[in-house]
Amino acid sequence: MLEYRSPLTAHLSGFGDLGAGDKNLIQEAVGKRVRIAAAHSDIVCEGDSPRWVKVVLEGWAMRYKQLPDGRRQVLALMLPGDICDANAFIHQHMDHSICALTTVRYAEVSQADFEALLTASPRLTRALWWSELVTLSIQREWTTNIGQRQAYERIAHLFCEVFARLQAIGLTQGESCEFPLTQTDIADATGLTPVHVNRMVQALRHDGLIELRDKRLHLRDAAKLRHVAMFTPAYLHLSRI
Amino acid sequence: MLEYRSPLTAHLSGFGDLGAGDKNLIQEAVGKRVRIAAAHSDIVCEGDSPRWVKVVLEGWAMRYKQLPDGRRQVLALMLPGDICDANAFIHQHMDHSICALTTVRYAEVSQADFEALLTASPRLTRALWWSELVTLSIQREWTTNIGQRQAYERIAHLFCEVFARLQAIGLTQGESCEFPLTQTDIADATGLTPVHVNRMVQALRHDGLIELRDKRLHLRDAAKLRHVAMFTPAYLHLSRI
DNA sequence: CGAAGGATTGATTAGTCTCAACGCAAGTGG
DNA sequence: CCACTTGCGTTGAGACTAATCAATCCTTCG
Repeated sequence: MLEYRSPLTAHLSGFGDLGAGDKNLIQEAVGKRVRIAAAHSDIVCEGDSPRWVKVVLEGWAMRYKQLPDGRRQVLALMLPGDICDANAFIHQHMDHSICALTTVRYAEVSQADFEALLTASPRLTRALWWSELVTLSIQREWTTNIGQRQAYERIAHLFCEVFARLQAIGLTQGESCEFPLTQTDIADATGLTPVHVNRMVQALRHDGLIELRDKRLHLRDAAKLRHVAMFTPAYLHLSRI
Repeated sequence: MLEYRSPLTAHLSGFGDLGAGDKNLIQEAVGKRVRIAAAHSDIVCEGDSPRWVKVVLEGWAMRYKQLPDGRRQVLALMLPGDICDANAFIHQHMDHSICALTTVRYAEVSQADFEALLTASPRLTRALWWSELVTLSIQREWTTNIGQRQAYERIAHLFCEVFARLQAIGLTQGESCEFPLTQTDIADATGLTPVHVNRMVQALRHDGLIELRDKRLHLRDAAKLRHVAMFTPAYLHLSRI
């Protein structure tokens, strides 16, 4: 019989194998306080002073930031296992918001429990640091994506990254995966307008690289897609040495 | 007589006051192994597996990433006190490079010494996490800057941020500060072309917002500059409780 | 049936890029 | 010491990417 792995365990195992004791600690910390957020509702708002570290257990969420004039930037996608600001309580106030894209089931971990995790074992400490550094590395790649790639490449890159991350936690089916973002969401994540995203997505479809409909993404030609996106997954640090 | 504060102490004090013991530990860790990098030389290269955590003591450096076709994105500026990947040794390989902008004096801290710092005192642990989270927060703001702001605003924002960060560590003189980036560097940091950066910098000058020459930046009208940049320094988390 | 959210299309404009050249200052070698 | 180079900033003209504005269509849902 297969052992149940919580999404957080699966996620942290990206760093390396954890001991049974560590896994139990994780299960426990993550099981105490579970909440549900409806799709399109904010989980954390800019200005909040969160007293809990949040861990996505199921569903998709996104970080976003808004400029005074209303422009919105989607900063990151949060998939099952992702930790929402390892140390939310170190910063007084959130400088951005987090919003559910689908119905999201997430755990709230108290400061005490989180610090217990942090110091439980050297292996777990490093796994949590690893997770934080991966978040940072992904953020750097997003900066590069928006700064350097053309619209067509940029959207292709987003698709490659999402697929790779979902694959790492076992949430892909063959060459396809869930993809709940609207074209407007993609636009805000890539720094483009919805209209232009629409045209580029159509181009990607027409070129036989992807299918995208009904919130589902198919990679029709993954190799070519990765090539046009100049996607090299090293920055996801998924290798488990 | 004034106590000497290393740039790292100054930086970490952004989180809150540290105890004398903590400060001594920092001084010691940072004093063991000091190196110099010439301007325009790489300090760490993509693909390296660094065995030391590096701390900038003096001078400016930048992180950058290159796409296969040669396009370059500057990801971050590193100023005195900045820690270069708190846990470089957790990731096997660097997915980007770090390059000196000016002559840089930096410390190399061994894994053992760094972990000793990390566990020395709760206050220091939190200060180092704080530093890492600030890095992440700045990276998010850069994503937003490139994704949402127009060229003119984007460059203005870069100027505001640099000035604010330098001010926090006492490296501004009145309304002016050092600014060793070339217009090409600014271009790679903002996702623009050097030619367009040139025109926008001229516009900023013409509008009486800044002066920029001989590697020196003057804010002529800081309030207006911050306004057009939509600069809100919250994301730098400089407030000391 | 009407309303609402999302995707799509077309026409036009604006912002930024590309290419190409030139100016200037500092550094270098004969 | 001068000719040459090199790096950086500046300027102009034209091309092109992506934004804007404005409809239309489709599906879902109350």
